[in-house]
Parts: sequence; C-alpha cells; structure tokens
Amino acid sequence: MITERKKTEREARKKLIIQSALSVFKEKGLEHATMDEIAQKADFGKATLYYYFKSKDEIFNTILFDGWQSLWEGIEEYIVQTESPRQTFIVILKKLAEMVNENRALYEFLFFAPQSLPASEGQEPGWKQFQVRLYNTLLQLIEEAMDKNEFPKMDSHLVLKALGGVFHGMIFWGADREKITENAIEIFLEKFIKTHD
Amino acid sequence: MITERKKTEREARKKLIIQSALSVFKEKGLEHATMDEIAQKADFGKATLYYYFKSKDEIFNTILFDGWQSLWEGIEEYIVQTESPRQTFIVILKKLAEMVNENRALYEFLFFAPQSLPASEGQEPGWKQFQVRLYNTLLQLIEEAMDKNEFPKMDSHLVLKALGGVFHGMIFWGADREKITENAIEIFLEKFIKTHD
DNA sequence: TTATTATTCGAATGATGGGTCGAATATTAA
DNA sequence: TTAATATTCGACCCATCATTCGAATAATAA
Repeated sequence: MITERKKTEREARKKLIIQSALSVFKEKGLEHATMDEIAQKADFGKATLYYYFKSKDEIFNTILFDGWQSLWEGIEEYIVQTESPRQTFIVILKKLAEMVNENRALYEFLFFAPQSLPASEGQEPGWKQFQVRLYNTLLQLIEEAMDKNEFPKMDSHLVLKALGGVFHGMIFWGADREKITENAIEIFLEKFIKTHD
Repeated sequence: MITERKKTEREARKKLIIQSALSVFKEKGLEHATMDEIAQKADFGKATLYYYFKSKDEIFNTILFDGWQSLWEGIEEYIVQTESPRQTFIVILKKLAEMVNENRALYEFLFFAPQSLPASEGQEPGWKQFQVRLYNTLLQLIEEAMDKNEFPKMDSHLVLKALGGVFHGMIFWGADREKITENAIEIFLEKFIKTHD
C-alpha cells in the first residue's frame, strides 16, 4: 500500500540520474557522455540506469522535455496583455536569463543539444511544442510592439532571429562570470534598440 | 621532375576529400560523420583517406584552419580607418554574411563545430588566431564607434556578444532561404540600433 | 517465515567506427 | 622494359560503447 513512497523514491532516483547525465554532458559534451560515466556519477551500476530509462535516448529526451516544460512554465505568467509589449518582451527575456543562470547545465543543454542531435525519432519530439509556444509568444510581442511604435517596423521573424541572437550571444558566449547578464540584456535593449525609425 | 603536377593533384584530391567531409558533416553532424561515408562520397576507399590525412581529426582541423583563414582574408581588406567605424562594422558583417551564403556548409561548420569539439589537442588550435583577430577587430570598431557617438556607450565585450548574436541568429537560425540576410543584417542594424542614448 | 516484488549490478553481447596492413595496380623515371 | 614511386583498397584489428542477461540482494506483503 505504500506504493506512494515507492513511486516518489523512484522518481527521485530518476532525477538523480538526470542530474548526473547533465553534469557529464556539460563536461564531455553530448556525444562523449557515456552511460558508464553517468552511472558512475549517480553511484549506480550502468545496468541500473536501464531499470529507470529505456535507453540513453530516453534520458535526454526526458531532459529536453522537462527542461522546455519548466522553461515555458517559468515564462508563462509573464505573458499578459500590457500597455507595453516591448516591456513585456524584455521582462520575458530577463526571466529567461534568470532561469538560465539558475541552472546553466540544463539550459545550455536545451539550447545547444538539439543542434547536434541526430534528426531525432521521426516524430516531432514532445518538447518542440514548448519551443514553438515560446517562439510564437515572442513573435507576437514583437509585432505588437511594432504596432505601438515601440520597435521599428521590419519583418518580425527576422527581428526575432536577431533579438533571439542577442539573448543567445549575451548569455552563452564566453565562459564569463554570468549573473551579470540578466540586467545586461535589459540594459542593452534599452540602450541600443530604437523604438521607431 | 613533373613533381609539380603531382603535388597539385594531391592537393586537389585533398580538397575533394574535404568537400566530401563537409557535406557529410552537414548531413549527419560532426559526431555522426564516419570516415567510411566521407570516403564513399569522395569515391575513395576508407584506407585511402589515410593516405591523405593522418586522422579524422586532421581532416577537420584542416577545414577549420583553411576556413578561418579564408574568412579572415576575405574580411581583411575592409578593415581600414574610416570616418565611420560603425559603417565599417556593418560592412564587415555584410561581407561575412556574403561569404557564409557563398559556402554555407563550410561556415556552418566553422561556427558550430568548435562547440561540440572535445577540448581539442592541448595546444591552441591554429585557427584560433584568426578567430581572435576577427574578435579584436570587431571589438575595436565597436569601441571607436562608441567614441564617435555612433553606438551607445556600454561594455564593449557585451555589445560584441550581443551584435555577434544578431549576426549569428539572422544568418544561421532556421533553414530559411538565406541570401536575403546579407542586406537584412544591414537593414536591421540601421533600423534598430541607436547611434547614442 | 515465505512468496512476491523492487533494485542492483557484474559480465557478456553486438555493433559501430577509427585506424592499420599488405598486397595490388598505376605512374613515372631510368 | 624495368626498377622505383605513388595510389588505392579489401580485410583486419581493436577499443569503445549501448544494451541485455541472469543471478544476487533488499523490501514488502501475506
């Protein structure tokens, strides 16, 4: 009857494994992380990992899904109609930066891993939906901001790529001190980005 | 005595191999490109590759070096003292974009591969010097531009990360039509980036 | 206590893929 | 034509994994 505790413990062990995986990924890079090493870091035998995950693939699919989900959930509450979509846009980027700074290993993985992943399992990986939502949200904010003359007018997709690049570049380039960047992004956007032509 | 032709032919074959490697890298991603497949695409037996390159590693070190070198050389002539460092900055980004569009596979590799590479061979890889030069050049232009009120004043390293991110984002995100981006970058910078606070 | 279920892991399996060998086969020089 | 020299490659070798097995060992239920 204490199946409840069992489940919780199992869940906890899965999380432990995921943390280990993340840490190995960060050290060695996705492609050079071995199950052995992940197991070792989690204090398990390699075979035990397979008691918790069907495959290596399932491990980082889980990471991707949980990661994107929590990223989305962290952002969600900030998506509201305000008088200033530009401000909302900035607030969201700040929140994103904050989350990244909170758990570097995870989010570096989220943002870089998909690049080097083999085209994935035929189907849309589940985490894509969150990425798409985030994309669309930001896109919409940009368009609204343009309407209100809070951003210069230009192809919104391109602008998203550009401003997304700003985020990506400031947060992830260089092995710098981090932490600073939360505000740095806001400062950059305020200082550098015009409101209209 | 016709050693000259020999050398040329050998060089040509090396280039063929490199092209094949690039094409496989693009299809499968660095880590999933096999020597077999590269050989196949170049119409050679796997063993033959080793007649031209010491190792897989040497192949993409060659790519990295040649690539960065040509990138640098393509840019070099545009680095001149002008009245407008901001304009020079933009011109260089345009030229970079142009080169990338000219040979996508190569430059995607240049910009993404180092990320997923295992910390490399202990020593600074030779291509780093070109990357550093480019970095310093852009950094200096940004600082000069700030001095002349052509950019708002802010930590120049951060600004470089941000504007580098703009470039990266606009050029590499999405499997879009490309080509547009050469001008798009200029337009974005002119439209969105202030000259001073 | 005993049957049942949950965990764990050492050892084996199998596939993949980088790198090597030695024997061909061209090419060129003598 | 013959002895180098340059190229090419099929067949191996071997290390590195992901993944699976089967046998323990612990926990829980009966």
